[in-house]
Amino acid sequence: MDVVSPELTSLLPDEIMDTEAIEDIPQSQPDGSAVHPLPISISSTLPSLLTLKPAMAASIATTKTTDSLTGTSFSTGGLQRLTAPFTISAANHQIILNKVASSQATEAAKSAGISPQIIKQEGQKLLVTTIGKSGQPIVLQLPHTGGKPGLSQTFGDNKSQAPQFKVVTIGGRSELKPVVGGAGNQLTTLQAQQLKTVQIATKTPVSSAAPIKFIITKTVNSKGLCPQTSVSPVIAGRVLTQTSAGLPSRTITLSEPHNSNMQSISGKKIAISPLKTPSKVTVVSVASPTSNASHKSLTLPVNVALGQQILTVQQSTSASPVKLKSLSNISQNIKPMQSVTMGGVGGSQFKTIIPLASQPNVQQIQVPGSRFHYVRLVTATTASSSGHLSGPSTSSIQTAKPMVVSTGAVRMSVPIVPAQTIKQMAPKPLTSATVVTTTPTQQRLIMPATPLPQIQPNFTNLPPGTVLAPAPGGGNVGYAVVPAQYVTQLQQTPFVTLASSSGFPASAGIQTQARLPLNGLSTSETTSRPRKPCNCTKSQCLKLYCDCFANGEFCNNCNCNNCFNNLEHETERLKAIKTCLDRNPEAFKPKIGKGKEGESDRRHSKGCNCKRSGCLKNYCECYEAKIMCSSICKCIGCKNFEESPERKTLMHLADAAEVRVLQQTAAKTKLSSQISDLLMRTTPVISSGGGRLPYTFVTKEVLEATCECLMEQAKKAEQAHQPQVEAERMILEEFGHCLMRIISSAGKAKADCASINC
DNA sequence: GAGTTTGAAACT
DNA sequence: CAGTTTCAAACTC
Repeated sequence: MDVVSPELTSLLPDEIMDTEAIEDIPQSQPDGSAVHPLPISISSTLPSLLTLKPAMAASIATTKTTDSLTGTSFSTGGLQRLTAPFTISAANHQIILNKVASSQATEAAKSAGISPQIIKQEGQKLLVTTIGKSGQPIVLQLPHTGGKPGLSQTFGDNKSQAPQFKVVTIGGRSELKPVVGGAGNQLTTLQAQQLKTVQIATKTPVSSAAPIKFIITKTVNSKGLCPQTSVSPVIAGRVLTQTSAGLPSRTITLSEPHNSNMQSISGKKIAISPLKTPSKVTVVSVASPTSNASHKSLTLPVNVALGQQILTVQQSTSASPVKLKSLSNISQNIKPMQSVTMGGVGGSQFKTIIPLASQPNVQQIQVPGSRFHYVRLVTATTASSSGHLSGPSTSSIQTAKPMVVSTGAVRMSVPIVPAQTIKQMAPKPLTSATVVTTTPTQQRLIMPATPLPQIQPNFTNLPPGTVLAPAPGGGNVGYAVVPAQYVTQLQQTPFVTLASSSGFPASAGIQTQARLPLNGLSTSETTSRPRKPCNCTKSQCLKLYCDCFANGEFCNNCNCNNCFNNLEHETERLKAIKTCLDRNPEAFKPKIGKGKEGESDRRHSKGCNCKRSGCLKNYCECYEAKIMCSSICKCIGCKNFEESPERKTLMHLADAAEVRVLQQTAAKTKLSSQISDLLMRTTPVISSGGGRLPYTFVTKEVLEATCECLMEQAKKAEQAHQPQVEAERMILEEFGHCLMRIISSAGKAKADCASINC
């Protein structure tokens, strides 16, 4: 079976994801008759549903398996259970992994003199430990599809070998725990079987509440085929174009090798240091092969439709042999890989790299020659398509299994990590890329464990929004480095498939996507907006006058005119960024140094220059930041110091005002709650009883009766020749009696109703 | 909401 | 580096 059709192959992105982490699973089910879905357990940290759907459409067994998988339930608490054919759909955080078998690719690989590495569907089991949580593994178990003639014939290794398991650990821990109770019987079996582990190191655990993060490992094509693979220096704001096929690949590695043996790789990585503290970084993880000889990395497809977030990546080992060799129809399509190492070298700001795919729906697995399996992210809609396959693996009898990871509308949350966290993390000699997640829901920082001096400087000042443009004519894939927040914006927007056939326009597509919410004025967006909208009119939002720009963010929901602070004007924006950085390399770094928590050593990096405000108005950056002026300030008439009575007064007033606001807010909330509660109580009564409040009893008949009573009283008064005043009194008295009777009747009816309902 | 004040950023 | 201009936010009315 062809893993990837030629057409699809042609569409493959330059970056090829290594699927090796998932591969190497000899067929364990000799009989293979029983095709049943294998459970895939995913740690609770992933709220999203994962559906594993084998891409082998040709296989009946597979199809059955898929069907059987339908309705797979996922437990939110512990391991989530998934079925095997993998389909990780992007939409709604669903990840669809399409597993594809590629005998053809394998043959091609063989012809290329490369030992094919195939992931077998039969008995394949992929163990993925919890992302960020060591104790909660993600177990992916592929269906036992043994007995597939195609595979067996092709590879001839599917005999009775026990299935191999690959454990992918996402987390910073070096120790792997093969896992796992709660996975069911299959897990038990699993333990007895061979395990292959790939570890994706993450620094901090991801909270369970965090949105699904897709960690993609990407091979760094540092060796073999592209020996000259050198990362060209990246200049802030520079647009990097991908090299065309056949040219040395350029790698952007987001991760760092876990294995010590892989340390050499670091030199070939480009580190992107964070610009700003508040910024977030998305991405990256690192898969590090456990074995020295064969490096197996799981690579996520770079070619992802907009809106799909790729969090990462990985690198292959340095010593690995040539990866790309001519694989018949595949090799030609193999494109140089580009990877970026997102490194947090003391940088405070992190960026998110979003792969830009011009063809979001393309599902393909491209397995370039060697030992790596490449996975490509595609939209869920094409999940059924088969991918291609694999490269020779170092391990002996390994069957290459083409994997297609489709991420239809997958959106990944953008982690936001405080700069301090990053700083703390950076020094640590992590074996692989470090992923830091401070807050469960949003913040995650992934950074390389080791600094990459040669490259980092280039990215140190690289502001968010930097776009790595796709190679001309090459893959339509590009990377856009954007502020995490921007990514968040993307997440908040409804997924829109970007039809970007041309290379760079993809960025515009992103922008389009980002702007959708603007017009739509989504509530979530407005509420989540971290800062006030700017009102720039003359600066085009490309100068530091603009808060958005100064904070490395794109304008969104702003009131600015002629705004260029968006991806549609990426060129201008990058140019402006560069200009700012030329003027002041620290331009995009936070002005307020942040001391440790609880400490008061926060101070303005440059100090203020206030002359007339006494540094007690928000004109003063120090005061605005709620910090006191320091010795570096050049202000005149400063009153913003500790003992300043004016300051204390202001602070008290401010506190009082704040308290008032809080009280008012609380009062409103309480009132609102009470109203809601009242409505909740009354509504059922009305709905159930047709209205049992007293006023509901004032029906036409009641009114007529009441009026008759009143008229009767009037007549009595008239007959008794009572004065008008007395007549009015009698009538009013009678009216009061009528009301009392009505109310009494209503009360009885209500009580009766209540008793009945009970 | 319009106009004024202010100080950072940009420019010379 | 200092002085001036530009700019957008903060502020006032």
